[in-house]
Amino acid sequence: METVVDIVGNEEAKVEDSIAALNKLNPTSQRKIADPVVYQLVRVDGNGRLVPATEDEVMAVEDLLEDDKRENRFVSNSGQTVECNTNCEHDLDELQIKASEGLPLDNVKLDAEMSNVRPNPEAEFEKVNVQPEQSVALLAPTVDHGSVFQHEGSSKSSNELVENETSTSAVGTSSKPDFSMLKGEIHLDNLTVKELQETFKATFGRETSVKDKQWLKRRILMGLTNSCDFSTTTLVIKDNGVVKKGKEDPEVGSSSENRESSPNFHDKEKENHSNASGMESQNYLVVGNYESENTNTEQRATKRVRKPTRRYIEELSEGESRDSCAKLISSVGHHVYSQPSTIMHVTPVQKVGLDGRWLIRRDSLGGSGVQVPYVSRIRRSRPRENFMTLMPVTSSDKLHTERKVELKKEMKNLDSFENSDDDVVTMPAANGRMRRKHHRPWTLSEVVKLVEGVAKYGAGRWSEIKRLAFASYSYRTSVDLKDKWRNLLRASFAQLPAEKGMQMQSSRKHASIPIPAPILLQVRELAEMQAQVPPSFSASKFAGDTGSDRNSVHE
DNA sequence: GTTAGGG
DNA sequence: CCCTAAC
Repeated sequence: METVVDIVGNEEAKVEDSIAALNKLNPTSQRKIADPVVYQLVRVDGNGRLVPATEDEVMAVEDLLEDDKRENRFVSNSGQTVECNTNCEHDLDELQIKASEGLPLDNVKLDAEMSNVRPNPEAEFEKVNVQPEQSVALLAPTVDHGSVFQHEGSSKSSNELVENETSTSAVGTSSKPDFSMLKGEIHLDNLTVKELQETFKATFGRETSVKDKQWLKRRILMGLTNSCDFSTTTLVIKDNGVVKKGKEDPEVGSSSENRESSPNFHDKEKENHSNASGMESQNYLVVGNYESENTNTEQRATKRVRKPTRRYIEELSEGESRDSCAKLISSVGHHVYSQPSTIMHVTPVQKVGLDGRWLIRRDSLGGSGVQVPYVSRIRRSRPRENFMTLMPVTSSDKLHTERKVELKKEMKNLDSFENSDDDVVTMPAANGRMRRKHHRPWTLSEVVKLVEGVAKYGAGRWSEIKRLAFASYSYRTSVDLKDKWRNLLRASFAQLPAEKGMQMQSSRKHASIPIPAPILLQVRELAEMQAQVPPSFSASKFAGDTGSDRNSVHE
């Protein structure tokens, strides 16, 4: 029986302390939980920060726990057969099912743990801020909503459930759902706290002492509709079924009030939730494409998943669990980079007239989805570093814009840098050893050339590429090219699906221009940037470079 | 002289 | 980027 506290940010130390402390208190409570996750009731403020729960909130939770205790007592006494109720493990089962249905693993795991935890007579916190759907299962395990609100042709088991309920109705006077009192229309907004509590009881079959109207309404709504659509607080109960009433009723107090607090609470849940589990971000990745820019769609906050915050992204990148992170990224990568063939086609074509546009014009390459870019903080602290490798591939979102700005700066710098050289950066020869002789950031044009070169001559023909494509870049040796290419590959999470592996290994490595799409995407990004950079850059550079290969070669 | 890879 | 081993 561990006390369930909660993770606040990544204060792992604290967490560990907590665990240690708990173990001291309950030496026998080690349990089978491999890596105990500890919770503390928190909420997320507008800035996405975690804030310790207020007393009230804690109270609400404790109340809830009391309910659970009561419930458990009842259960054990009555031998109630309602699923999930007689035995906590049923909860586990249910959760496992959920897991197999694709719910974020972490969450499931957490929930599973929670359901494993027996209510502690002593003060105990439980995590309330879970996703609504799961909250229902967690906080009101008494009811199998799907079964209780069965419609006509329900499954056998459902019927059994109901039968059980009726048969045991004599036992529990008040501890089971009683929908008889939920007939007709219910205007949650019009109900008093007490009435809400009644409704709650009718819904979940247990009493609650929570007095928070919002909370009650939410729980009830979730419980009855089995969804987290709070857009309406008016329900119609018909034949054991719940029908949500038209949302649009602009009843002053109701919808507006709902609106106001709804996003709050809900977002809190969401954010906290996602903070707690990295896996959640996968939802973001898939769902949260740039369409979310639409203010309209944002209204349906319940269905739209918010784009992860920058901070979240960073934390994720930095992530403790490199594994899941990597997986996540790469899997996304595959998704996004999934048009290599298209890209490849175009690449090798522009033989001479490389003006950088062939990269720019490509819409198809454009934002095909939002990804959580891998932004390393470490990297960020070194803005001058070759940013190519840092280029997260992303589409139009704030991040994108921000990066654009950054890149623009880069471009300018590089521009002047490149133009003003000849004498390289002969790094301050410092004392004895000069740390990086010529440290030359790769410019867009160079990268483009490289990519092109590889496209034309094949990876590995570095000297050739050097000679033909980098004739005017005396400072780039064939080795440099090779290194750069390698870096590009790495930076692009080179492990493209099977495709690449196949090509690289089976077929001729040099002939088939195996340019990893990610690289092209990166280049494209740069090209986009470049397109918005003062013409001095693009024009001069591209015009000058491409024309002829064997230009002046000052070697 | 080139390439491939490790540092 | 640098250095080297291995072509």
